[in-house]
Amino acid sequence: MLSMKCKYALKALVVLAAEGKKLPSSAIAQKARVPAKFLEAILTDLRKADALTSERGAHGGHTLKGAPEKIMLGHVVRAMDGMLAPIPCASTFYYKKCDDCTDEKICVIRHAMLEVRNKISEVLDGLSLEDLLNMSPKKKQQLFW
Amino acid sequence: MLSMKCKYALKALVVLAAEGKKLPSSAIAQKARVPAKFLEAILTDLRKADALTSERGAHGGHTLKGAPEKIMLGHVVRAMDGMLAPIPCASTFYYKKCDDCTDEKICVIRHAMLEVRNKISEVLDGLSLEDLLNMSPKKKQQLFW
DNA sequence: TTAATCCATATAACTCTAATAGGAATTGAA
DNA sequence: TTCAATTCCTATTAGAGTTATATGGATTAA
Ligand code: FES
Ligand code: FES
Repeated sequence: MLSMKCKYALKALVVLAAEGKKLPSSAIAQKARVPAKFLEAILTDLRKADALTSERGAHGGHTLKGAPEKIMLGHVVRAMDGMLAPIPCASTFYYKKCDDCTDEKICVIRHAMLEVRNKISEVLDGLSLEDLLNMSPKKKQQLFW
Repeated sequence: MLSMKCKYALKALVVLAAEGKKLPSSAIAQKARVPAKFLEAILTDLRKADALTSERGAHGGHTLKGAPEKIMLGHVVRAMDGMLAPIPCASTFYYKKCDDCTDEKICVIRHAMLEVRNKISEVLDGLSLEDLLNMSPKKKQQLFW
């Protein structure tokens, strides 16, 4: 399950990608329709995840770090929610052993969930912010949701 | 994320499929390495999900309902954890509208997550308990994990 | 100096998870 | 009839995670 935090993060990044310029968090919150104070915390996490840069003070704001086609959904989702895999033993970035399984190599549950995690990764690590923008049929009006 | 409950449910069903006969919950708990009392509740849910039948009293127990190749992982996961989709608006069985989106049809987040949900469904609705059994290289010894 | 803005910390309400506990009801067999 | 095995039902619990809100400090440009 994608958390609201992660969904808001994606929306914030799409707004930044669409505008292509520095925006204060209040403007992002308004355009993305996200609770303003919650968004502040999210933007901090996105900065730590290297997805954007922030400038403080008057006329400060947040700018996308790098081109929209370089920022992948998988990276954002991992930074917000952790692993893509349905189960820790099937995760590559957040691997953790299963206490209730004795032999990981033969575990049929793990094998099945590895297939799932690979499919999820194929989609999310293959989609960039630019791809998201191009999904919108109403690009000009900036109505993305 | 797959809950422990769901993982235990899958393990219980794999045990039942492998043994191919009626088993009391205590025996399932032992073979599946699952907390016995927790398993009781899980078995009740699996019965409600039509995955097995239960007989009470002495010599009672639980029996797989239907052939192992007919019971799909997707069905089990949905019964235990709910939707497969990462987000409610992208779910077919557990659909729910997004409060923070005005137009679902153009929502780029939803479009991306629909792709994810379809891939997950392809895997989990395409794998049966029988398939899980066949994934094990040590079929004879019944070591599945 | 002021206003805008990011940043850090604390907190709160709520829900979900992963169980455990105790006992009632059912059944087959001695 | 009694016993033991077993499912079934209800309640409880401790801890974690989610989704925020509140307050105020630090930084910056005009
Ligand atoms: S090793 Fe993770 S489910 Fe078996
Ligand atoms: S409609 Fe669900 S994320 Fe936009």
